[in-house]
Amino acid sequence: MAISKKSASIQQVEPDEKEPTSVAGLVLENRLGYALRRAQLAVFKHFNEAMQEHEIRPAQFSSLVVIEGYPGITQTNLAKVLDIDPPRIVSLINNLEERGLALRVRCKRDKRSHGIFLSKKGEALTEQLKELAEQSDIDATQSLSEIERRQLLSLLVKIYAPETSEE
Amino acid sequence: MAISKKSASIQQVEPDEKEPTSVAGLVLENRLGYALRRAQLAVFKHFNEAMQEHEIRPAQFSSLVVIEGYPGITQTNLAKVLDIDPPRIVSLINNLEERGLALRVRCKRDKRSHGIFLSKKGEALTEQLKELAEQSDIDATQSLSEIERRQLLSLLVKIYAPETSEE
DNA sequence: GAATATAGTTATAGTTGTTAACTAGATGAT
DNA sequence: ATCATCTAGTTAACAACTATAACTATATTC
Repeated sequence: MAISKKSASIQQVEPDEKEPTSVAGLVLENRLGYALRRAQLAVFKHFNEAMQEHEIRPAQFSSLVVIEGYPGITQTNLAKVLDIDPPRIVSLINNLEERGLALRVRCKRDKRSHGIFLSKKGEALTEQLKELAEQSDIDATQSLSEIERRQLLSLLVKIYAPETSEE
Repeated sequence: MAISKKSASIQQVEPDEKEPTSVAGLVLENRLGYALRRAQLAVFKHFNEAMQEHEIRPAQFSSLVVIEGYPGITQTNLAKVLDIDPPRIVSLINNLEERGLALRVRCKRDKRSHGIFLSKKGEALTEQLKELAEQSDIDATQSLSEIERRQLLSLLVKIYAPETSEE
């Protein structure tokens, strides 16, 4: 195999003395996709730690919040709102139902579909989780001011839901 | 199970007439973690489409860029820079090596470690991919101005690498 | 040279995301 | 009506990613 001129004919080599430990200075640092991924992982790490004692995963949290906001929402609509595939919803709701946080109610008009509701327990937990989530966001973004945090949020919404951010 | 007063004693129910299709108006819209995830998925979708013909996945792209920037970097250091676990590096480099894009060179001073280099082919491809990636970022963020894009990038770097963004 | 540490690797399992196909019920046409 | 078609939810199979433990070969330290 032809190798780069920078190392041509080298068979054994010294390790890079610089011991790089970050992507600083590389093109990667200017790629939005990469930065989004790294930032998302960092923020989720905090989130998961905060939710650990309640055994709530990110997708479960967002489901709870959407069900709370739209009681009786169908699974199909929940999938649309969260932009995840219908099969994912099934195990998500199964889990919430098994834990007594949510329940399916068969819709009498269209017996194929189910309205999803929170139980009392689910509502109480969701209130608690929303506060934990807000605090987790702040903890994970200590290096940002409150203004920067709002700026960031608004830029992100423009990316994933450009329609709803026009006004 | 006790269910919320909003739906108490309802056994069969009408589907929500509003047919919600977004998280607009919910607390979720104000959660950084959620917004980051949604934005990241949207941007990666574009990225994957752009890279499809080259069969390059996000982690492969970032590996190529780091190796290009630090020729001879060891696998351990590559793992540190990308913040992924060492076992992930193995299959990543195996794949790049099988495709003739990169190669391992045993380090003579420490025969446990390998310096990773790009082949000529790998260098040429990486140049091409960097341009594709830049264009993909722009395509995925059509709703942002160039200034907003730079703002966003700088905010994200502050989150995932707060040290390197001080100046 | 014996104990300890490190680079890379292998194996494994848990989690997630994706797709295809199935069932039950709804809708629409003739 | 009845037949074909569509939709909601589900199941199952599978690919991708992440995390962990354990193994090997070398290096380092005492």
